[in-house]
Amino acid sequence: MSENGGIRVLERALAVLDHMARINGRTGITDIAEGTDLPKATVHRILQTLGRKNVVVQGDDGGYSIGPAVLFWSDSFRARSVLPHLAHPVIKKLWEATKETVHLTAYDGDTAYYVDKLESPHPVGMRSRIGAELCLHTTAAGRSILAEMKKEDLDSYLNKATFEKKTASTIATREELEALLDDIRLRGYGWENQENEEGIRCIGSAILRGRHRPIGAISVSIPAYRLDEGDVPSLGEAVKKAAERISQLIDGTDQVEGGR
Amino acid sequence: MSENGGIRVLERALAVLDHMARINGRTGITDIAEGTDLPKATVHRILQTLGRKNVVVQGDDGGYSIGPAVLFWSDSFRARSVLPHLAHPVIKKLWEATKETVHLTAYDGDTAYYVDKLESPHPVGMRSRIGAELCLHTTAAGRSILAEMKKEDLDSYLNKATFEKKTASTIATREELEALLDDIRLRGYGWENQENEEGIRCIGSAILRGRHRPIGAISVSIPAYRLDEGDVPSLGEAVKKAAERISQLIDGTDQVEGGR
DNA sequence: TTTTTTGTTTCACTATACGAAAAAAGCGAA
DNA sequence: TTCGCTTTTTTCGTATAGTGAAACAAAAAA
Repeated sequence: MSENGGIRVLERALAVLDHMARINGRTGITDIAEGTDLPKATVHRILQTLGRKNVVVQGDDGGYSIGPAVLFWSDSFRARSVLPHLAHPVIKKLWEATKETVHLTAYDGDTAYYVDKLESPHPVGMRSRIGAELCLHTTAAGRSILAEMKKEDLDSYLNKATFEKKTASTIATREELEALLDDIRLRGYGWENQENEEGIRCIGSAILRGRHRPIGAISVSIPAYRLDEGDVPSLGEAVKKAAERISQLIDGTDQVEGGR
Repeated sequence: MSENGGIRVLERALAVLDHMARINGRTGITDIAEGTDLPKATVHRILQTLGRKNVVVQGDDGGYSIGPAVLFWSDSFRARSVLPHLAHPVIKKLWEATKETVHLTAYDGDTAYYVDKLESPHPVGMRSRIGAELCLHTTAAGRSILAEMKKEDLDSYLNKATFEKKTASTIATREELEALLDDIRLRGYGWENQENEEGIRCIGSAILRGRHRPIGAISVSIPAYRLDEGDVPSLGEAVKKAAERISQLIDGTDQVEGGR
């Protein structure tokens, strides 16, 4: 057992996989070793083991990348995720209406991550990854989730959160955030003003499974140059309405898991 | 190192994940321990470690299931897979034309696995899982891939293959299979006649990246009661044409990886 | 061709992963 | 609510499995 109480070599293997997924392409043992701070021989051994089960594959050029075995696992995860299925038609409509990148975020009471997206046909848009975790207090989707949480859950989150500058616009204190969350509660949608990525603004609204039970969010991301300040309220309303629609669909099933 | 030369605990963790993905739902430590033949304490320890990274999650009822972290890995794998993107419009057309379940199979020179599917709107259809491996010599898609391989690759595969009855209709000898592959080469598509699943027939045709370079296959699965024997040739032609179309798209990119 | 870099193998060492057994928790029936 | 059974979690002594420095091999760059 490692210091944190987990199986050390397993944690190391997971770190290797995460690094490779982040790279999102072919890479070599030396790069992985540097990215994970592990000895090359250890990385090599982990890759050999993962390679036997197609969790990683080695290309003709010797480079390693994530392999097909993970598809089977993710298919299992997806099969249990009702939210993306229910939400997809709504997301599609919002995408058609906005012609911007639309994301669906799931929140399980602990972690929020992107589970679906429809990308803007514009050449310039927000980069994101399905499965990537998002920071609750710096993203529009995350903020809308925070705004809908129970007070004790929000306090618990805020007590753990670290506030640091990511761009010139990042909100940096707990007080600023709490004021913002009050505002979000009034409007029904949250926003993000170039705080995670220069040039990108987002508007997001939480999907609920009952009062104070956020299970995700829907958001629209737009390059700042394409968003007129005067358009924010109507866009916010559209996002809010989409989230409400999905929340209604969720109510109809009463089977989605999430929240605490 | 284990007997096979891999990291034992890592292999055990992968076995746990595969078992859970196969179960495709919530399950407990005792079930996983039985399904993987590992001691319960070992399973518990593996799950604790995987749980810390959201690779598995524990529900309110204490049951364990695959968690969201695998989405990030599979997003990386998918981003590198050009075939599903290129093939999707073609698959959709075939699906619209047949109204039956259409699968896209990828083949990397070693393993074939489902990477996309569009399911039949009929209530009765073939069950399959994205990411699941398929047996090359017992499936229509697999056979069409075998038929297009280089002779030495086919021999290598056949030397390793085990022939065993899965249903009453399973082809059980190497000779039978080789004769069948000759026929498939003439027609351009392979078929499967209730050999994997009673009541399910499939027709499949290989997608090529050049002569003797199969990189996947497209297939249509139909409950036997819905397939008239006289319809097989026209359906086979449609599947073959779809595969040819995808092969052309692949030629246009010259970037897809696969084959040896 | 030579040098540098990356990937692979070896092997002595020790701490990490182990699993039987005990303890705790959960569940269902009476 | 109590009790018996089942499942999950924890404990802890131990040995073997995972380790990484170093050597070697292969590949890439100069």
